[in-house]
Amino acid sequence: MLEIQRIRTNKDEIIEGLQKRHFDASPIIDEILTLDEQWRASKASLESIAAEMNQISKQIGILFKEGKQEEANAAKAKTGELKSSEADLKTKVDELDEKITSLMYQLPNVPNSLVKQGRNEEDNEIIEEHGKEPVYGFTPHPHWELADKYDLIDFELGVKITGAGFPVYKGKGAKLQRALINFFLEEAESAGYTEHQVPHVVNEASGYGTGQLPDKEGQMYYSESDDLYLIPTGEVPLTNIYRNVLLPDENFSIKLTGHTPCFRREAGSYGAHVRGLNRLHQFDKVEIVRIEHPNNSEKALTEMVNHVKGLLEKLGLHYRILRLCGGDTGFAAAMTYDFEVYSAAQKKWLEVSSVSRFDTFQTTRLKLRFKNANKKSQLCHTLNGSALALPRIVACILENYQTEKGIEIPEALHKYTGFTEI
RNA sequence: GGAGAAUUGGCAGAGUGGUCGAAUGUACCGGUCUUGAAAACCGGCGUACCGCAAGGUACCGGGGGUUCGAAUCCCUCAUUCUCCGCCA
Repeated sequence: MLEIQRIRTNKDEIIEGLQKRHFDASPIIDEILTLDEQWRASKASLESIAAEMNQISKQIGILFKEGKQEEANAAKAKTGELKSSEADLKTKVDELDEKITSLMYQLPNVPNSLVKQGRNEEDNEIIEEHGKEPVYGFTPHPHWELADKYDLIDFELGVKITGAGFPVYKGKGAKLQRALINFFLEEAESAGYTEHQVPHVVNEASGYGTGQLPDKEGQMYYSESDDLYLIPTGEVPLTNIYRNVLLPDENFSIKLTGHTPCFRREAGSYGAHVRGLNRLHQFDKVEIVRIEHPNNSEKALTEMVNHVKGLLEKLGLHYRILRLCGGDTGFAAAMTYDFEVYSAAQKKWLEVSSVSRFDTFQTTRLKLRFKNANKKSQLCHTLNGSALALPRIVACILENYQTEKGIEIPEALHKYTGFTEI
């Protein structure tokens, strides 16, 4: 959520920034400002009436204490009118509040100055490309064929137990995945991130805190009888650890990591592009999250990008980095770098990580602040990224490391898998 | 799941209808004293919103209600503790 203060003072900058998303903010912002003005006026009168009521009540108290019953009762009689206009104003203020908030929820984050204007993924900028496309002396198989051939993943079983999009990993397939999780967690740990094991189900307040609600309500699995949501990413519980927190000073740099399953309804996406591991309802991910001083978030983003690069290099995968254009950048993010790995077998790029800075967009909702040098509360910045999402990495390893006889395991994983080939 | 008790400022803890944003202790910050420290003493010490300011308003687990007036009474939800039940 943007800060109302910022909307009041930097309206034009926000409208201009949001044009990079092809989002026309001016009608919403104008409405917010009109309502905000009414809100302030109503609030001022409400408070002056409240002040008057408080005065009278205090007087009545004194009169009763002095035994002046009649005067007290007379004073009581006077309050009726004040009370009803207080109630009316209160209703009005609450209504305005609600309207303003719901409009504020509709405004996405303002893109960073580096972000280019654009509508969709076609306008994303390719920033870097590393590694080489693997060369095969044969026609490479897509991972779902390999998974079947070597008995690594059973999609049918998942359908039987749950439904489409919930695969069962078996034998070396399961072990490969577990090895990757350990590899990612240990890499994160050596980069200074503290490992956390967090709930996989969150309450409504947490969903609002990181911005999944109300924007992506339909994307999350929801248990109505408990009013709880299955997490769509570890970002939600990890970041919400710091909801309603006031850090005591400005010397902080909080780095969290955790492995969680992620649950996504992915309503409406079917067909060939969701084949195999490409898009699932449940998948595992190691997430990295940072809470930073605003002056440090640019540096933090670079560090996170370098961390993810390091992982992909160690796995020896051919990858590229995109800076998303305005239209493709997520609702809450100010800037996002996507990492894609090339699948030669499928002849397409698969997104395996997304690293974003949110500036104060999440922390306004989270109420996550620190005391700055002037002893004033100031909003922190948050960032997060996948490091890494498992299934597509598994898919790419299977595809890119396939030989005619089997699948080689990247060397970095040997100590975690306990085997060197499948 | 059932019964009971509780939830107050960083922590501890008083307050059961009126001048309570809240005693007191402790922690913390500043000062006096001291060669330095401790002790003692003095002062300060929550958050948010509106306002140029003076100031005002709100907040005693969350939400709602009663009342001229609520930390205090009522309803409801959450959490914690104790006992019972169930259980990996």
